[in-house]
Amino acid sequence: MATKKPKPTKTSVEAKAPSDISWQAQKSAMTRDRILDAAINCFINLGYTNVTTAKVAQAAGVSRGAMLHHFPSKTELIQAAVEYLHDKLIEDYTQRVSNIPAALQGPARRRAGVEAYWEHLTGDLFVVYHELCTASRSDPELKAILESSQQAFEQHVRESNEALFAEWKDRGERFLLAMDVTKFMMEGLAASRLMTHREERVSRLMNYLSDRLEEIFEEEESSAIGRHTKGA
Amino acid sequence: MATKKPKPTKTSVEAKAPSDISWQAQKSAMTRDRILDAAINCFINLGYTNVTTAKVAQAAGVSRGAMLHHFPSKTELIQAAVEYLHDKLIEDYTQRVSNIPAALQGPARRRAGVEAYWEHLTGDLFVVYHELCTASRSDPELKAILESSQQAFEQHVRESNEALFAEWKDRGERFLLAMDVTKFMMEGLAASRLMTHREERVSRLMNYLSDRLEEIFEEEESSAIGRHTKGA
DNA sequence: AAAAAAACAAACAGGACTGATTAAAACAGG
DNA sequence: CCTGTTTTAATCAGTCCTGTTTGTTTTTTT
Repeated sequence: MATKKPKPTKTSVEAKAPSDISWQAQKSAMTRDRILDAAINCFINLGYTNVTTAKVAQAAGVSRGAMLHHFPSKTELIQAAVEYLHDKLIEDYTQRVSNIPAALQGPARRRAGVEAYWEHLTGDLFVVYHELCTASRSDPELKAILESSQQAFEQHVRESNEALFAEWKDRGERFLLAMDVTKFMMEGLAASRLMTHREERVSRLMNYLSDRLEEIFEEEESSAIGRHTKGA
Repeated sequence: MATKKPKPTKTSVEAKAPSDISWQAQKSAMTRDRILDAAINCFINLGYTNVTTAKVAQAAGVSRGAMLHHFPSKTELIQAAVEYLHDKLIEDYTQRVSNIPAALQGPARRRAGVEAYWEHLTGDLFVVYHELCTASRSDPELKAILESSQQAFEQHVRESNEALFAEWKDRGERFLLAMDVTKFMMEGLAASRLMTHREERVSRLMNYLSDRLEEIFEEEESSAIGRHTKGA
């Protein structure tokens, strides 16, 4: 057929050469991807709770009937969109980490890793992910959707961090602690948009965090982790 | 009149002895308080986005018309409920801090303060507050409501912390850093319900945090704050 | 070329929600 | 007891949302 046939993305058509796939299947997969992209954009622009099937369809440039063909219920749309979001988050973090210059080594490299995570956390995708997690407290369907890929998600983050901080990955519990300290402090900070003197406080905490990370791995055993108080 | 007249709360009728206020005004104030209590309970039980005026009215045991009399729009109801929530949050934290035994001193006392904040953060009221803050990104009305009392809220938290850590309050930037490290790490942790090995990770981080707080105030100037890397 | 299947689109029905209106009950003051 | 005010309650209208049904167009299969 003489119409232009844009190549579908890998995520939508699996394990087949383009020439083996009918034009209809390609077109259908492209529609599906447009819908998922539109759903993510609606999460970002409207907030999760304001997203409706009509708005996603409009943003995707398809009719509601067409969208219902691909996702027979709103819940199935949300589920597919959340899985899609997970994929994009992983890709986003991996991309930011791979952008760190190979010439950077030692503390400068690790600081760049911390900053890459901060950029990741303050990006639209993670903001939306955080909103979904927050909304899931009172939305059992959403909670189940998020939980179903949470372990895979954490696994990938762990592997990325082990690659990024290769010199630290064999330090056992100390490594876990360092990753958690970074994660929770930065996620708490990123989530707190309503606060005074934000830039000053962000800068101070990023500096403090980088120093603590260096310390966690410099100190001897039962130092950063094991002791609870020093003699007064 | 011979009917039983329950005494209204101070929050609903201000600066007047009960005997100077008509029964009708007392009754109206009590209805208003019941509505606000019901709204907070709906935030907790249903999640902010699932709260409707019908549900709040039902939970309060009043009709929608009655509720509309007190709060002519849903926005006004939300605004009053958020201010009410702020008051309860302040009261909750103040109460938890005042429950710390006076006999506790030094690191044990400070550790108790950290744990009081953790209990505060994981309580229903703060969970709801966090959800409201998260939802406000895509809800300008809600954001304006929260911002209008954010400064007063932070002011009270700062005063509580200065009272709790009186021995540290004169340390300037170091004190601000310590409070922020505690706040953001714990808020990040409290907000992360979806994660594996939660209890183990919470325990480790709480211990680490207490140690860091002690360190921040023990080290000399340009130590915890100023340095970024140690000589490798 | 024709029939069948898939993708897409439009219309409809039912339910939920908010704000407004009207009515009833309770209260205050003379 | 009467009148006016306030509080409370019931009903209505309009809007929005989702899922279902029906119809149209495109593509695939025979």
